[in-house]
Amino acid sequence: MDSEVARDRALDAAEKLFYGRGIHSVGMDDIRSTSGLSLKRLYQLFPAKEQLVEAYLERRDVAWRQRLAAHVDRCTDPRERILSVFDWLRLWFLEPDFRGCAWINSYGELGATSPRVLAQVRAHKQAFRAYVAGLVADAELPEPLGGQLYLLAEGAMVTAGIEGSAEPAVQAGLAAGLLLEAYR
Amino acid sequence: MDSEVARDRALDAAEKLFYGRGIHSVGMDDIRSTSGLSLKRLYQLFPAKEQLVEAYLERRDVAWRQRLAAHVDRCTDPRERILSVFDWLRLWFLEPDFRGCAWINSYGELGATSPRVLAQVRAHKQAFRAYVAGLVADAELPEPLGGQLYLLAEGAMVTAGIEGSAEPAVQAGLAAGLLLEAYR
DNA sequence: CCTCGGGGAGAACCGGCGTTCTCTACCGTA
DNA sequence: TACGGTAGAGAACGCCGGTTCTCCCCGAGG
Repeated sequence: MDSEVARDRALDAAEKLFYGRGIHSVGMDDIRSTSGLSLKRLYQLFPAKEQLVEAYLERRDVAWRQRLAAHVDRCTDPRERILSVFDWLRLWFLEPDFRGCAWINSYGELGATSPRVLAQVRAHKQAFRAYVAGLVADAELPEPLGGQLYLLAEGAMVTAGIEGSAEPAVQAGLAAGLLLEAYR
Repeated sequence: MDSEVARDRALDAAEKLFYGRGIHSVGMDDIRSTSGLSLKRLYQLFPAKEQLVEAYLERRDVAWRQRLAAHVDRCTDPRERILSVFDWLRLWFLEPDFRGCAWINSYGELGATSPRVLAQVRAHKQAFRAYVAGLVADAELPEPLGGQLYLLAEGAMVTAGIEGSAEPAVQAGLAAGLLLEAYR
């Protein structure tokens, strides 16, 4: 089997299991049986579990931000683009296997013990915040709004995960609309 | 030694270690050496680690909400009381051992595997949200504002933990002020 | 046909940790 | 002094899970 394909299968299994059940509750044997790869192959691709974890977070980071951007790009009006972020959050929250933000969860699990995971969490969040700030700048709105909308989005993610509901995205979207008005 | 005192020492150690390093990275031996209790005594008080975790979250829940309420009660004006929530968050974030919200972190670590911890996280967050909603009702402001302020606070907690900064409390407080104006 | 390298299956190893057990010291009491 | 009960220190046990090793098959090349 091609090495690329094997890597994808390993990462598919890792994403499904790590995101769904948490990282430390998933063993390499679980990754093996879900991916269909042998342990030997797995350890050829990722010499240790931590590297599999890092690769999982990295691949998901790229995919997550691409999906968000693709949704936002369906709008052209700068204000609509801002509000469509919360629209997309709602769609994400509604996915059946949604279980909160993978990076916030990883921070809770490994933030205190794995500097590399902590760095990835920070990088992901900074990228998201920069993206929101870019949308705000495109709409020629004042800069502090970016951070405030970012906090609303983070609060919605955390709450949607804990409560298992998509409602926080709606609430956050309403608040975002009010803030846009306030800064008009 | 009095059983009450021993229980307090165990919970002091549990809180310091579980909150500071995460739950699964702390062993019962760490609890023993930090608390100064013998393993035998520890297991008399808490028959299993999970019960120590639950007691830790429960005690911290009571203390956290008391501290918040005590700060808010220093104001009488209903609007100031609302904004003082974010004021208190900033003070909390500035504490030297601050490492994010204990319940959000616990959700990341155990939310998928421990129904009892998940229930405690939900109960704590519901209590906090109800508290904020009560402040909003006291100020005779419309009900949706409560959920929006709650999301801002959650976003600030998560971001302050990940970034290691108290700034999110200020940003969230500014956004809260704008929302108060918007609903005036 | 023989050989040899790579890969798969799963056992084996080993350290960590939750939990229990053993041994000993100590203290109050007859 | 003898004794029973309690508590502490820490070894022991058992399981789990990350990592490595063994054994076997198979396919390519001579």
